[in-house]
Amino acid sequence: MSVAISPFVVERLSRYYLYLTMLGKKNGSWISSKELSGALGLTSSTVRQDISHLEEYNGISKRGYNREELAGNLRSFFGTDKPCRAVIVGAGNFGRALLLHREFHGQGFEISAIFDANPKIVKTKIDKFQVKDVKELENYIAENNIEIGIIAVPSSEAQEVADRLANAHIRGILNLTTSPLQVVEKIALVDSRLIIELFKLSYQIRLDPENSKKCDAVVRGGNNGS
Amino acid sequence: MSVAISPFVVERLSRYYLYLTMLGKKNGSWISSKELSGALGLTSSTVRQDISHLEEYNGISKRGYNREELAGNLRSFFGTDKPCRAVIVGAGNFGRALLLHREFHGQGFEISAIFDANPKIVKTKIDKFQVKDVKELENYIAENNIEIGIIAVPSSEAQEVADRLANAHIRGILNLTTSPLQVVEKIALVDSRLIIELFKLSYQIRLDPENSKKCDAVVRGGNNGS
DNA sequence: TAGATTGTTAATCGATTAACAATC
DNA sequence: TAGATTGTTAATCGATTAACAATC
Repeated sequence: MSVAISPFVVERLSRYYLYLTMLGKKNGSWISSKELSGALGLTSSTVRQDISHLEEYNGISKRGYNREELAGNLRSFFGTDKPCRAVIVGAGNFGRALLLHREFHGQGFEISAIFDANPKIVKTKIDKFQVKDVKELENYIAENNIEIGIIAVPSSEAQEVADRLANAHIRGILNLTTSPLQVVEKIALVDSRLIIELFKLSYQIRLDPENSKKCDAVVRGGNNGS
Repeated sequence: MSVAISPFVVERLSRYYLYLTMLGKKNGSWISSKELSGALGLTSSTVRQDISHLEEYNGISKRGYNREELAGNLRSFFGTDKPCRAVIVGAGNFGRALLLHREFHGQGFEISAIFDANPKIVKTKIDKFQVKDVKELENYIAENNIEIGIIAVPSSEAQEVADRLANAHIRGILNLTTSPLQVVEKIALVDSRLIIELFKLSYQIRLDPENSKKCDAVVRGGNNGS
């Protein structure tokens, strides 16, 4: 336990988990490191070594890993076997979209409230949620045992919201704005960076002349587009 | 030109660019590698080496980099000095949110249409856009010189949409679904992975006991939460 | 001028991969 | 049994950092 695992490994473990989720119950109940690596564009060696970072793992020669068991071990690893409560700050387009997105809930993330600063938006309803005033943020977090704050306000207000979340002793922040945030070390922080993915795409597209020479019909696993 | 640059470097270069954008015209017109690295939680060495990958760069001893010039060089590097046309497939919550999000447009990405398969949604209006039938996708891409396709449909339909985009010779795909995609090598692919960021957060939060021992008030730059 | 900061080379660090004994 | 696949060690590869001469 707790020799910090590299973020690269954590990211790939998430992908394995999502892939297993997607497979559902189709096509048998076992999966080998070779199948997983093939589907995700990795080497089987990487897959086996990543999985060996889990506290429990239990591959079987000639069969591979039991899919349900592996999925369960991954859930414990991420802590998503127990529900994790989150709030969204910012009821603009992104905030609303996240709130209405059912998939997060299915993966153990409970969005329990949405906040906004705009008096015209506060108290309006989105689905079954009533938008709360951001003034209530600190109290709400303390009283409802909220672990994660999702920042979906305009970039210019992101740091201020981060500071408020920090004061309220939030444990983790998901930053959806393009603004880089400063937070105390003990708060976990990840950035979502849609615009960064677009920059990467734009760069890769311009590189293409090289690539298209190489090959036309080779299929690549759905990874982060290396 | 075109010794492929590592995705790590490309990602950091995006961050530099966004940071410069955020600074705007405040606080002088020069920035040193030390300032940039401090703001983003990196070493100045990394910053200088990353910048040296640009075709043009022009740091000056004792002053650093001219902010406007550096931003311009980064734009040429990413190709976002010329507008890049994109379409969104899927007019659900995420698709709509992206369409309405002004920031992408400001960065050179023109969303020129949104598509959906649901006859109840097709032809409805979102802002000034009329949702188009996904049947028109291939024609539209060919006729309007679309370079990027953004997939915002339910995960189960993601691969099918990717295949159609590929047939229409799209150059790049941004995948917003949790489904890993298979595409021919010459199409650039990046995944957005909001749910993966949530898994990372959840993992980090559970690690916290260790971290909180270490330090309480150390401020960290807003990077990807290593 | 003296000192700060670049650009770049070489060293270090860590992530990925190869290899293989164990085992089902 | 023979062959496939794991778990793990050691080798390789590549990303990051340190160091420093050049220079403004």
